[in-house]
Formats: sequence, C-alpha cells, structure tokens
Amino acid sequence: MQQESGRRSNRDRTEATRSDLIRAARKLFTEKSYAETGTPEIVAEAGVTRGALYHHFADKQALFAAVAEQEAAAVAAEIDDAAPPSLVPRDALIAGSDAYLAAMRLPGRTRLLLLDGPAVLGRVAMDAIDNRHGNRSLREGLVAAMRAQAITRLPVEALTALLAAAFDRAALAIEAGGSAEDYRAVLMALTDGLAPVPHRAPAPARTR
Amino acid sequence: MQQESGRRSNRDRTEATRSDLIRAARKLFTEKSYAETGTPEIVAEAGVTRGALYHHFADKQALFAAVAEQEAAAVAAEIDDAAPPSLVPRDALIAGSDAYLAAMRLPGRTRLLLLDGPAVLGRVAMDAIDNRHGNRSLREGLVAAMRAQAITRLPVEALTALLAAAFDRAALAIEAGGSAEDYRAVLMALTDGLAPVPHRAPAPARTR
DNA sequence: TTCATCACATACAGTCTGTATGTAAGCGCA
DNA sequence: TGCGCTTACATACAGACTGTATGTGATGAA
Repeated sequence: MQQESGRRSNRDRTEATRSDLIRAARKLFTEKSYAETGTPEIVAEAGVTRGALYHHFADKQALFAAVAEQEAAAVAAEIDDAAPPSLVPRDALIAGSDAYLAAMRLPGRTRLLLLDGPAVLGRVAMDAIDNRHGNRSLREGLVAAMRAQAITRLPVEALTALLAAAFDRAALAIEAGGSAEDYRAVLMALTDGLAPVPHRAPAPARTR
Repeated sequence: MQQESGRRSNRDRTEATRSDLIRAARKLFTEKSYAETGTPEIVAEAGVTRGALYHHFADKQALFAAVAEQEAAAVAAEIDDAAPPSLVPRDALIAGSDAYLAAMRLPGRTRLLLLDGPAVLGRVAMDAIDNRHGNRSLREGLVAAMRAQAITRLPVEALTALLAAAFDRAALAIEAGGSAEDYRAVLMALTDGLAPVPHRAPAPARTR
C-alpha cells in the first residue's frame, strides 16, 4: 500500500489545492465580505501559502470569480431541481421563483452573488455568469410562456434581466428582514401582469 | 478689503474643505471605482492632505457615503423636476421613469449608486439613502396610483423596492449597451401589468 | 490678551497585494 | 533506470494603502 500523503499525481494535487482554496474563500467571503477578507486569511483557512494561491489564480479577483461561478451553479441546480420542464410555464415560473428565494437564504449568498459580485467583477462579467447558470432557466421559461401565449411578447433579454433584478432585490430584502409573503405577492403580481389582457378586444388583427 | 486667502471663519473653511473633498472623491469614484481610488489620490485632487480627510470623515467609507448621498439627491431632483405632482399617476410614473433613466446616463453614476454603493455601504444603508431621495417619489406615485385605482393594491414597500430594482437594472443594462427601447418597453409592460383587470366585479363593496 | 479649541499637516505603524526567487517533487524521454 | 525539464508550490521582498497619533498655526470665546 502507498503512503498516507505521499505519491500524488500533479493533477490530483492541483485539483485538491484549487478546491481547498475555493472552499476556504467561499467560507470567508460569505461570513464576512470580499473586501474584509485578506488573502493571508484565506490561505490559512485552506492550509496552504499565498504562493499556492497566486500559482492557481491570477489574483484575488480571479479566486472570487471562481467562487461566484460555483455559487451561481449551485443556485441554478436547486432551481432546476424544483422546476422541471414537465410543468406548464406558469407553474414552472412559480416553482422556480420559490426555489430561487429559498436557495438565496443560505447565509452570505446574497452578499456574495448580489452585492460583492457585481461590484468586484462588474455587471457585465456577473451577467455572463448568470447567463451560464441561473438566468438560463428563467429565460427559457419566459420564452416557453410566450410561445404558449401565457404572457405577452416582449424583448426576451430585457424581460429576463429585469425580472431577475426584481428577484434579486426580493432575496436581499427578505434576508434584511422584509416580509417574504409581501415580496412573493409582488413578484407574482408582476409576472401575472404580463399575461395578455383577454377582455380588451381579443386581438382582432391576430385572430382574423 | 480683506486678503485673498486669509481671514476665513472656521465654518467657511470646514464647508469649503468638505465640499472640495466630496467633489474630488465624486470625480474619482465615478471615473474609476471605489476600490481603485486611494485616499492619497483623492486628497491630491482636492488640494489638501489626508489629515484633512480624516478630520472631516471617519474613514473612506464615510466619505463615500457623503458622495452617494449627494448623487442620490441629484438624481431625485432631476426626477422631481420631470414628474410634477400635477400629472395624473400614470403619466407621472412614465415621466419619472424616463427622467430616472436619463439621470443615470451621467458617466459613472450607475457604478457609484448601483454597484459600489450597495457593496460598500450595504443594501440596508443604501436603502436608507434611496428612501430619503429617489424612492420617495416613486413610492408616493405608487400610493397615489393605488388610491386612484389605477393599479391593484399591493404591499407598498415591496412593490416600490422591486420596481426600483428593475429600474436600476435597466439603467445598468442600457449603460452596458443594451437597447434603451427594449428596456423601456419592458418597464412599461411591468407597470401597466399592475393595472387592475376591470372586467372583474369592479370593487362592489367599496362603491356601495 | 489669554487660553482652549478647531482645522488641518506630518509622521508612523500595521496590513495587504502582487511579484520575484528558490526548491522539491513529478514526469516525459532516451 | 537515470536525466533534464516542468510543475506546484514556499519564502522573501517591494510598494501602496489605511487609520492613528502627534504637532502646529489660526480661530474664537472669555
């Protein structure tokens, strides 16, 4: 049998160290904040030295980006679990919304993804992360709802971004002590308000 | 006549120095970012020393807070100018929205108020600033619209916050190159969607 | 006029970030 | 199986920044 900690392939070492660093950084970034967390503290928590950090990541920002990407993926996974494509659009939207708000209750996640993320990486980079994960299912849900005529046709990118922004703010407000029911009610009202109005002349040009 | 720079009352000196510091900080915070701007640079721009800064402000954050407060007030003033209370609620909302988006086009304002602000001061402190300035008119407009039965009754705090979040994100997206028309259209659709559906029994209990 | 206070300027201590350099272990190759 | 190159770090260093402590001249009240 081989020794306890000897004989590790370089690939394994790299993977383990990177993962340790990301885990340690995630812990501190969520407990405190990006600005209040120093690299000496991160590497101490990870059990390595700053040399390792700067070997694997270009700088502190790059490490933060890796953490943010992982958190965004985790949130997206929770949403996809709760809102399978078998649901009709409106139910999927509701289930997805609730799953999102529930996922964002994990301590420190809102600050990491919604406050520090945009400030540290910029909105553009943060949008890229969101589009790779969370926003994707939202946009697909909206497109499906439009196709099913459940909501009026609107520019998809803009609609996705603005609804996502409302969800984000709701998550922040709830964490700050706001009434979850209030925010949920408003979110529902906002999305339901997008339903095409059936009582006005029922789209004569369209049905003709 | 009195000398050029001699004979100034302490109150005048304080006011002038504080104002110089805020102006210099605003310039740099909007050109770069909070994190990328050091206090040595700020005081150089203001023509004073770091001693003056730390005499008037507890720390760099406090200076930032003063700048954010001023910017928020400036934005609110532009909105109030464009949306006088003489307008009917819906027109006031539209005029206010457009004024907000226009005001946020001033370079660096979105980053200062929408990215750095929440990250540096926290959402709670930023909400306090918003409520003292911009959000106030929005909330009043929404309350008026509810009273006029122009929109359905919803929790006011939550509705204000979520609509404001959508406006904020729109401002960021437009600055990042997004289509202003698209975002405007979605914002209008979101607010118009809040109109009560009139074919349902028109509030009989109330009119009785 | 005198003395306390104010509005700064200067000097200092501690910490952090990023880089440059050194080293031992892995790894392709003859 | 030995040899040289590269990888994965650890250590040392330079520069910058933040906040504080101290010193000083102008101001203002008594």
